Amino acid sequence: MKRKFYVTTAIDYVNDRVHLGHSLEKIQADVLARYHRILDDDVFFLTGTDENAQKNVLAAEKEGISPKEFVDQNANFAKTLWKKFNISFNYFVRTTNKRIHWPGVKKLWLKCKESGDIYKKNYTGFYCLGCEAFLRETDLKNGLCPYHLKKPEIISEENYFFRLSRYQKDLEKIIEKDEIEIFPRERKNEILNFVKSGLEDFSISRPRERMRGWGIPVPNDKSQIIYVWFDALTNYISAIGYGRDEKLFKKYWPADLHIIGKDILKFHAVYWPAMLLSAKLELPRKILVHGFITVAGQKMSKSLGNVINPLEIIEKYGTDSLRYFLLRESPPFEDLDFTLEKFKKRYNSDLATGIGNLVLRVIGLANKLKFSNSKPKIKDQKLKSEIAKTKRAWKKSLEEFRFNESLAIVWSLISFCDKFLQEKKPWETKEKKVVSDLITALAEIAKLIEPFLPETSEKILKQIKNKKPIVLFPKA
RNA sequence: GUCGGGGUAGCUCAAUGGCUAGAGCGCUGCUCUCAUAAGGCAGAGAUGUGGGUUCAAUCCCCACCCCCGACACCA
Repeated sequence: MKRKFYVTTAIDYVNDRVHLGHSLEKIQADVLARYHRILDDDVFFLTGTDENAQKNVLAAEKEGISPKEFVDQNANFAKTLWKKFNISFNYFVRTTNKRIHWPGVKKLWLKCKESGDIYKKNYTGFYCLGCEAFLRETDLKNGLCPYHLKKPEIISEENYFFRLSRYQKDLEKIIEKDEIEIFPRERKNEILNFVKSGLEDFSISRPRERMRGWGIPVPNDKSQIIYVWFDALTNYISAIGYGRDEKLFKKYWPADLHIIGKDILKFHAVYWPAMLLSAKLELPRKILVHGFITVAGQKMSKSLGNVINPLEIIEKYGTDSLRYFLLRESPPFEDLDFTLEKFKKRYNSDLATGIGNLVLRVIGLANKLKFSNSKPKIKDQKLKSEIAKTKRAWKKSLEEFRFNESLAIVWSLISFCDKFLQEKKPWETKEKKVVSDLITALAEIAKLIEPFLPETSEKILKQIKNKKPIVLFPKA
């Protein structure tokens, strides 16, 4: 029987259009999904959008359209963008999907309730109309909201709460013993300290009026809407059938890997496992926490006006170029700084005059020497062992999510091939076995880059077949 | 403020209590010519600051500076 591999990304908020910042984890997840497909695993790769937030209602109002129209627009934009990135997701979940997502949320709610972990409580807090959120007393500056400089209203409302406090000890053990393994390790320590500092119950519903009716109603209580985090986290099980297709659900759950940004670790490593424990469901196996994309050292933000539109870059340089940069430039756990200069440097040196030039050299030689079929077996022992070495290191780095290293490893094989060419001078000797070896090496390289640069991989394999040299990445 | 991570060549990353701290890109010189003036060879170039421990520290300790994150119900 095939091994299964279930990988998810966070689902994006649709109160605005997704941008370059959201693309990193989609690409990382895609690399792993493609890698596991190469290993012949039964892969399910999930991504999607989180659409039941109150902000959407407000943003839609501003644009003068219905919330439904509004979230449709942005969800479709996200889906289209990920397709442009060649993100090979198996399913795109939307939390407004009443047929796919809602039954799972309702079921999970009822299971948690059955376990006695959901109860009603009166909540009194400082509500800032500008923030549309409760503020803590410690957040206030001279009794005012620090952002809006207004006095918050004291609002008292009845909400449902989740008994998170009950799971503190369990969660400590689960994180400590790597029952959910968190990458990188610092993140594990960070969240472990948080859990150890004590867990309070958190509210998991909002009054219907405040949400203007947007969102998933609490089962058996129409006056309350399920809090968006409880709702959103459930996508990981609802999308694979929880609450509507138990067979499918059993096939893929638990998730082998959740890929998330560093800002939402708490929800994934604390709230989510607690909810699953309450519902007596298995826990995800691993969580990969990636960094953010900065622009010239600054956070990407609308107010700074430095938000990068990936479509422009894709159009000019190709999808694989952008994928390459984001995966190669820095370790996946760290913040990655984007500037067009850095991007171009990588593009020219690694893609245009790196892999692109090598492919052109080898295919060009094969073409000139009227070379027909390459032998799958490599004659040269040094080249052969170099390839074997590369494959081992490639696999190891991928298993540890060190994508930048995987690429560096493959690129050192590319460099080895350049040296090999220089040394053997097949354009002089007309030695066919050298060209044969190199073509075989090229085929190996194409396979190794497939998870990262699927388009380029395909193009190389095609050139190997038809021996027509084509420039892969024109120098910029 | 408390806690955690980081600060290594112009850039992106490695590494180690000890031979000359590695690699790629960029730069300089030489060179092959199959190739996108690409490839090869060679070279210059670095451990945030100030103390301390040690025969020896980039690595350990202390202080300081800078960056990132966490310190819960904003998603």
